[in-house]
This record gives sequence, C-alpha cells and structure tokens, in this order.
Amino acid sequence: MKSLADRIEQYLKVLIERSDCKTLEVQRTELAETFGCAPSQITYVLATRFTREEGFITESRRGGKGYVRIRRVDRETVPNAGVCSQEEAFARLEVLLKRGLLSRREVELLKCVMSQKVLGPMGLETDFLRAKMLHAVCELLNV
Amino acid sequence: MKSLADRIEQYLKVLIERSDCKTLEVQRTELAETFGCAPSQITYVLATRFTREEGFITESRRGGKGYVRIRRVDRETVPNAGVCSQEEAFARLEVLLKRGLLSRREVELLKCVMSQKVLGPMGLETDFLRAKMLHAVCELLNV
DNA sequence: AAAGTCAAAGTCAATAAAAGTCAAAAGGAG
DNA sequence: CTCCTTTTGACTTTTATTGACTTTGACTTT
Repeated sequence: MKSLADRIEQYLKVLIERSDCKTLEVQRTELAETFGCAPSQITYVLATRFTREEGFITESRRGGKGYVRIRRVDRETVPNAGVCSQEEAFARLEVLLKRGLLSRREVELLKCVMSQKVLGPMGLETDFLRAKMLHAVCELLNV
Repeated sequence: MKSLADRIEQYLKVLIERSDCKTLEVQRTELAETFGCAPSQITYVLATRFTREEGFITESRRGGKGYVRIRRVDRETVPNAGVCSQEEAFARLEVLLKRGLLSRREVELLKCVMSQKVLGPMGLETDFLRAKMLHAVCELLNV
C-alpha cells in the first residue's frame, strides 16, 4: 500500500529525470493541490526523501511567486573520519585564538568560511567537511 | 513562473551588459509603464537586486529630468550560485592580497581550507562549495 | 532673484502570496 | 499495544506589489 508521500516522491523523481540539468522547479501549493493534500505534506516529502544523503539538494523562495527547486546531484562517498559541528569548530577556533595561534581576524575569516550558512545545504557531510578543514588549519599551524 | 521583479531584474541586467561602461540610465516612471506596474516596484527591484553586495551601485535624481543610473562595479566575488575551481579561487585570493585586503597568512589559511585536498572527494560540488566560501569571504571583507 | 509649478524619484505601511515550522492527530506494521 | 511514519492545520516568516504621501529639482512666472 503506497502512501501519499510515496506517490509524490515518485511523481517528482520522474519529472526530475525527464528534466534538463536534473533540476525541477515546482510550487508547493500547486503541487499540494494536485495531490489534494496539505502544503506541509510537500515539505515533509522533501525533508524525508530528497535529502542530501539521497543525492538531492533543495532550495526555495517564499513569498509571492515562490518556488521549490530540487536538484539531483552526484552522490559522493562519505569516508568516515571525524565530524565537527559548527559550534564545535567555532569553539576550537576560539581556543586557537586564546593560544595566540590565530588572530581575531583570522578566526572570523575561518568562521565565516566554515559556517553552516556557507557549507549550506550539503547535509550531513557538513560536519565531516568542517572536520577536514579544521584539521588542515591545525596542520598548517603545526599544532 | 518568474515574478515581475525577476523579469525587471533580468531586463535591466541584459541592458547593463550590453551597454558601454556597464552603466545604464533609465527613467523609473517610464520603466514602470513598460512593465505595467507601480513605479515603486522599480525602486523595490533596485533595492533588493542591485545592491552593493550584488555588485551594483545605483544613483538617481528626482524632479524634472530625473533618472536612475545603475552601474555594475567589478567585484572579486563569485556569484553566490556560481562555481569556482581551486585555481580560480587561489587566484582570487592572491588578488585580495595584492589589494591589501588579506594578509599573506590569511591567504594561506584560506587556501588550505579551500584546497581540493581538503574539500576532498566531493566531486562537482567542490566548485560549488568553493564559490560559496569565496563569496562569504568577500562579503566579510565588504568587497 | 523669489516664488510657484510640475514632473520626476523616494518612503513607508498595508495587503497578498507564497514557503517554513512544529506539534498533535491519525495510521500502519510488528 | 507500541513505535514509527504520515498527514494535517494553525501559526510564522519571507518576498512581492501597490498606492498614498513626501521630497527634490528644473523650469516658468512674477
């Protein structure tokens, strides 16, 4: 027995495969109407079936003429090394500052480049990536 | 379905690129008439899509023979949605160094954090990611 | 020159049209 | 029954669009 969510998922995936650039742009409300469900159902489908781990990146715009864009990207292999959340990374940078190994400005630069906002919709691997970045910095500093 | 604001934005950007000196002068009222909208809509488009951060400078004059002038200025920035190879990114960092906006050490820190080696086996998205990182740095530096 | 006129552009708040959030209710598999 | 997934709806936030009102500047009249 297929659920509504399953059917919406299927529908979107067909459209994406047919599209140029593996990119699809739809309106949440419109799609919800097509399937006769609540708009938040669409959000649910995107959140559970079009995640970064599944190989999708979604972006959207609110307000008038808003949209949801789904892009299928090549799934990369995630080698399992360390992970590091934004908070953790920021804290470690502050430590390096305290120890006099980085200047305030350097910390700010690195923070902005490691922020969740920038690493953006890359999903879980964000933390993996951040760990590698931090590691590289420490190596450069010989610490 | 593009919004009106999107269409006006696109229209203006085409005209700017075609123009000499990347500079365009239009009349707000006239443009509004062309698109059949309120003049304040033009103001809105300028305020949200032709900001300094996006790489544009706008000037204007009220009253008789008034105008709006839009100039695209050079940014060392990669558009937020663009892509950027390691070589390109490194070159841009060097430019920022030459311009005195970053120190040698800061450049090295950023290079190591943006290197292919660190961003690792992320495939195509590496370039996507690097563009976002560079964009964030430029934003922080206000350039 | 000072004042008045008119044609610009600017401001701002109201309204509309999306998408996001989150918790609660409903379903379904064991 | 219990747990996990699905589905919904009330509420929030963001973006777009408009229109009434304000400010500015060139030109005209006194």
